[in-house]
Amino acid sequence: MAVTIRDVAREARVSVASVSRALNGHASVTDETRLRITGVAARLRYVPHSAARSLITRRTQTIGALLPDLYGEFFSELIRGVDLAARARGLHLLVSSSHGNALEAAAALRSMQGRVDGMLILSPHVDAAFLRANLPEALPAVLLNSSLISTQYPVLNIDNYGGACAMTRHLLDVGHTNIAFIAGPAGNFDAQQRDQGYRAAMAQHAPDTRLNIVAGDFSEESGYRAGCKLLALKTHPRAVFAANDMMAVGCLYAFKEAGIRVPEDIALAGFDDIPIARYVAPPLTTVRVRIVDLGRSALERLAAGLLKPDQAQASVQTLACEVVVRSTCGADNSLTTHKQTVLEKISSSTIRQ
Amino acid sequence: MAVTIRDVAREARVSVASVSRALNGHASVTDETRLRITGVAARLRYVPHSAARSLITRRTQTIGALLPDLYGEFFSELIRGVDLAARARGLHLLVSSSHGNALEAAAALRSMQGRVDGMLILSPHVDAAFLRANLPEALPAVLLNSSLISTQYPVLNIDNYGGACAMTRHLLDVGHTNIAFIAGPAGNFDAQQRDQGYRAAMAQHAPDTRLNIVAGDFSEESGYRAGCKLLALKTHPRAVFAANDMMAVGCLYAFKEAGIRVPEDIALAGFDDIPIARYVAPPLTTVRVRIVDLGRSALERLAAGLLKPDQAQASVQTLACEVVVRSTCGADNSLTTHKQTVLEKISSSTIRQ
DNA sequence: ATCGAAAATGAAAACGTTTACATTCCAGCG
DNA sequence: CGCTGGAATGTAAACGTTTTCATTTTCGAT
Repeated sequence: MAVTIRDVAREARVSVASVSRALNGHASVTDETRLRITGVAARLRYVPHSAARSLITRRTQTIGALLPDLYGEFFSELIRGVDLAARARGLHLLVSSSHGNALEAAAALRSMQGRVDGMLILSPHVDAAFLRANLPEALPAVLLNSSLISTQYPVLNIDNYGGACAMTRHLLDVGHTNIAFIAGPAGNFDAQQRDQGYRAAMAQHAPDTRLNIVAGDFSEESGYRAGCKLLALKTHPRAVFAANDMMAVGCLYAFKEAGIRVPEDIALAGFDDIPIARYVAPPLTTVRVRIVDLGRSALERLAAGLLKPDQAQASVQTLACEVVVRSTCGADNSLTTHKQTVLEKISSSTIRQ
Repeated sequence: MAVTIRDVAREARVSVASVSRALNGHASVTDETRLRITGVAARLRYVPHSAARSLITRRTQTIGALLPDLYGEFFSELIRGVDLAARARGLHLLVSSSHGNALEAAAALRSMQGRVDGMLILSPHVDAAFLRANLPEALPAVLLNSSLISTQYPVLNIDNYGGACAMTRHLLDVGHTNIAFIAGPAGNFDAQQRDQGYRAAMAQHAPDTRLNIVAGDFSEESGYRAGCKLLALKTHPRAVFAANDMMAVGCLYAFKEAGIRVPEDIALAGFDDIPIARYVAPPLTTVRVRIVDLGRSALERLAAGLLKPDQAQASVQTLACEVVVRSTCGADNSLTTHKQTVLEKISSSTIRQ
């Protein structure tokens, strides 16, 4: 039914080999025959059968993305960055998400085997053993936001530590010393690094202040509870730094409900710069993560490894963040809601092993 | 290098045919040999080469999604719904987005040919001629949010008309008669339907009121401008219904800037129920669209067509919306920010040709 | 004209499956 | 004991490419 390379060859009165060569831009095909062949191919609407091609070339021109979920702005932006870069390179993108547990993730990873030339992996279930068990030795992969220091795979992380440091320092600079921190989920790598950034900045710039850390799990609900808890203390902190924006938002609502003014009574800051951060009232000061760039870089990295599999270096690369000052931190007192200033920009710090 | 079916066959001392049969669960394989084969396959970590399989079965177990973009909550939720349903059916998902123009969309569509068993298409560039030119006759496809009444492809739409009717009526019910409408981009199908819904509801329930429609393009910026324009009139409307949430948000900021209180001075409503709608102050009354369900349904529909290509009926199906009453419409005067009531629920209206 | 090298083209193998068809095996029956 | 028929298994073709190697053609130099 479908038109194959033989049909084109017959119609153009050449062999299939010539058709293949002409269409793949190989040398040593006369301009005349090449033109004749491309003409026939176009007329017949010939499209090479990708499975047949993959079978022999061992290439699929497809990369797979393994994500824990697609929910929320973070993943959608990430995929968008990956898609952008993939399109630019003529690569297809096979996505697989929604893995509640390690078993599902493993199954997803295995089912992609043979369908992709490389993998982009962002999953809390991934560790060295997991990869050994489920990822074929030869399949190139790039790990995102992973605590894994792999000797085999490149790792791309967000500079959570630097961002948290910078934000903490910013809050200190504005004049708040008593800064509380709402932590993220215990096992989460990003959360841990942000926590450490906060501690480090405090230790360095306000060594005498007692740390004030309350638990959270990145959800708005947990931020709300943390806010209530902080208000119940005999003396409120002067500022609150939440490990992500959703918790900051929850916290903001807790303060609003209690009649506490932000930033006059308590300053507030988040992390991520999700779109919502701009729209809450007052607009939220936060740390911006260039998620699209993260996705794009990850794909570029993977594509580079695809071309030269031998010299794929297993380095850890960290993407810079920047502090975005809006209203909730008390640094910008004009409450013109739409204004937004990028105050500090941490230069890209790249760590190589 | 990689382990093939021959390796398994040799190791299990059977023919490749038996291995194929055993692994694909065909009948007429002794339990004994089957066990031996699966054992060897597991031990050797045999994974069938999908390209080779696709070559002969003419199936890829993959469906393609063609989207204009991945930006914003709408597409991420849509993909999420599609991914969920695809996973449940053991199908892979190949995404392609970011097509600025019809040419790019066409190229993307063609490049997916042979890689997918079916297509999910949501694109402003798609019309009957486009599909004829770029989609192989035999490839099943489902169209989303399309004005196209196709005799060949199923179409899945959001009930924009019904949702806009319901919201307009709700605003009238609350007591506002002078309702302005901020329209979406001229060529946009969704925007047109919402416009028509507004007009129809006004014509039916407030026939004497003069319509007040200002232009917009779905962007926040255009909503802001529209808000300013409405305030410049000698008499403000009593309520404003924006064709999407982002414009409603822009409008809200215009009102805030002018010192106009919402909902006391002017009521406001949007369409889509994007997450931001809950977080602006005051929280935005809007029309909720179950985007995940849209994605899921589209995939289910496509999968059904895949199984029985003969009886794939080309019907137009419409997904229900619901009015979500928050604070900006003046119906719920308690400004407890987190409360949210689903007031009206339009029953699912399914139109079949 | 003839030769030789280089360029263009063709023939056929190979990729790893599935499956139609052929073969073998074995139980049950006359 | 020989036959029959169904179940189990094997053989080999087919899927549509790319690519190696062989063959033909071209064309300049002798």
